[in-house]
Amino acid sequence: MAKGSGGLSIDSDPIATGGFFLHKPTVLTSFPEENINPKWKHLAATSATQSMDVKATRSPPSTFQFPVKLINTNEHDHDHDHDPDSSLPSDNRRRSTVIDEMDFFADKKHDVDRMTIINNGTDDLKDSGSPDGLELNLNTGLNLLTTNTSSEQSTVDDGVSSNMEDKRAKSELAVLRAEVERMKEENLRLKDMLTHVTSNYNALQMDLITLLQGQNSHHKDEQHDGKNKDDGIVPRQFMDLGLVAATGGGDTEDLSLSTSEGGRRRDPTRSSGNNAENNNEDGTGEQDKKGTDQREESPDQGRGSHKDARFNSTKSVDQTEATIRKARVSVRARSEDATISDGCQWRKYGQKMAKGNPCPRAYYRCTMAAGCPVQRCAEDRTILTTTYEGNHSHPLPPAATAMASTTSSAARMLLSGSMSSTDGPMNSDFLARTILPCSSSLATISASSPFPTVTLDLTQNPSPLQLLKQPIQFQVPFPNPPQNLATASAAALLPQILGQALHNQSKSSGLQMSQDMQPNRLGHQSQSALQQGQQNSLADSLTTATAAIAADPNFTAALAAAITSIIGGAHQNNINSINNVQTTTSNNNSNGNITTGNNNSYGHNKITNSSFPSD
DNA sequence: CGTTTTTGACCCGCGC
DNA sequence: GCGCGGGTCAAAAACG
Repeated sequence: MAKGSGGLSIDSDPIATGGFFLHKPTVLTSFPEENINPKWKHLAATSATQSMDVKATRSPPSTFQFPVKLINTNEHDHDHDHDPDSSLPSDNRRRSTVIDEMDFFADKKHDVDRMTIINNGTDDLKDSGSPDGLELNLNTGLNLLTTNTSSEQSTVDDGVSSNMEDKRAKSELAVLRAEVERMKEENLRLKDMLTHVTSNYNALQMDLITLLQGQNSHHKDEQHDGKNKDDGIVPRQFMDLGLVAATGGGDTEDLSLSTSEGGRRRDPTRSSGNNAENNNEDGTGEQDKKGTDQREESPDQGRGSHKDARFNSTKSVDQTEATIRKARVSVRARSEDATISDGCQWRKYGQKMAKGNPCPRAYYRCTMAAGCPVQRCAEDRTILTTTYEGNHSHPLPPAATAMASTTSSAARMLLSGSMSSTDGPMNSDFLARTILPCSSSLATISASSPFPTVTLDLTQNPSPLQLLKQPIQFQVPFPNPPQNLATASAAALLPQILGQALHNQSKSSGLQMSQDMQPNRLGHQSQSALQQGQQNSLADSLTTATAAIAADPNFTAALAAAITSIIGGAHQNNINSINNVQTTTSNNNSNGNITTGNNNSYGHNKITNSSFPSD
């Protein structure tokens, strides 16, 4: 009888809270904004120093550092210039000003001046600048200098200064130009170097992936055997989020719709019975199952069947759609509450005893919007497993944004991985290890299950060593000391990181979601789909994702928000491997706090996903 | 009084 | 074809 309110409220666990509270304020406040602004904008907005740091972090290892250095040099020069002559100063100031604009990050600003400069100057460079953000940055900076220089010259000429000054200025300009040219050339070289490094990096990653796959195949075995039909380069496909999105639907709406469909009702897939309202007509053979109700408003009956969607379809699109419908994101966290406080309003519409599990499974539906397809089923008392399906079809409150973002991102990740590669397992591990190398155990992807599912296990604590392995990624973003991230919090963060990374990736790809928390945060997917389709190289994706994780301030905020919401009721506890879920549960049973309060008696260990041995 | 939760029944798909 | 299990509906009850 305790109403669902419990889910909404954030309960702080004494233990967990300790660390998180510090973050809370910041997180909650900042997160929304963060989301709103595109990643690039952030960079631009941030001070030069920050941006530099960020950038350095973002980019792959050695490559990115170059640009930064260049900038620094320039800045120093400027400072010096100021001191000197009175006459020069004005010019210099201009230069310095200009130079400041040169800041690589500036290009993200959409600065009008820059735009103008760019147009004048070096279309070539710009054009040459591949989609790759880094390259663009580099080029831009150079361009600005060049352009500015010329502009300054004209300005000087116009000026009333004496001949001496004029000459001096000209000579200086000439010097500067020469320097600019030199830098330009250097920039090009660096660019080439970057390209090489990137290519090498990608190649290595491919190799790594291949190796991982081999390992994975051994471990997880071949749950997925059947799926491998399409083969292609797994890694590559995997990375291609765009592909997934693209397939999902060209339009934003479409994506959301399709997604929702999938998620929609119970299982997206099922549908058979229902209306065929939408009819997917078409196409894709499997669609039938999917019930595409694009509007998911009616809860209807779709009941479901899972299996249909087998990924064999030859068409990538088909696969994608099918997968999308089925995709699920499970979040496991220790919580005394019956539900996780993720900022959304959930209404319980059903409960059922799961086979083999002593505890009932509860079904919730998002009540924030009539048609919201997102649903979750909570299980377990101590370990609360929340499975999200579909995307919200309405604006989300800030508090809910983090989780939604995470889940949607994770879902996309999953989809992109399972779909493209066709080989679920590989991707799963790949993601877990590549994206979350430090916590492979924290993120589990189950392609074998009827529904591809990404399980984010917040109940686990990554080993310190693991965390240390990627200090950059985690530490950099956080304003607060990494210490806070330790243990439980770290565990909580990982999932978010995973999701956010993907999320950012999509952004970087060019899309920017409605950051405003707009109605469909998720809706952005569709947009991203469109644009993403254009981009995407494995390398880019990986690099971007990795960099984004570390660099994007928003990410930090998002993590904090997510943690706050997630951990509100979470308990810290022992390290449990996913496999141990049941064991953990049993232990937890003693707690039983939740049970008493709620008739729901949620509880139990069983996880819907195949990954977890149910019983 | 309105909203939410509870709970039994029903629907549907899948496996045998 | 039957049984099982997952998922949902909807009336009744409980809660604020």
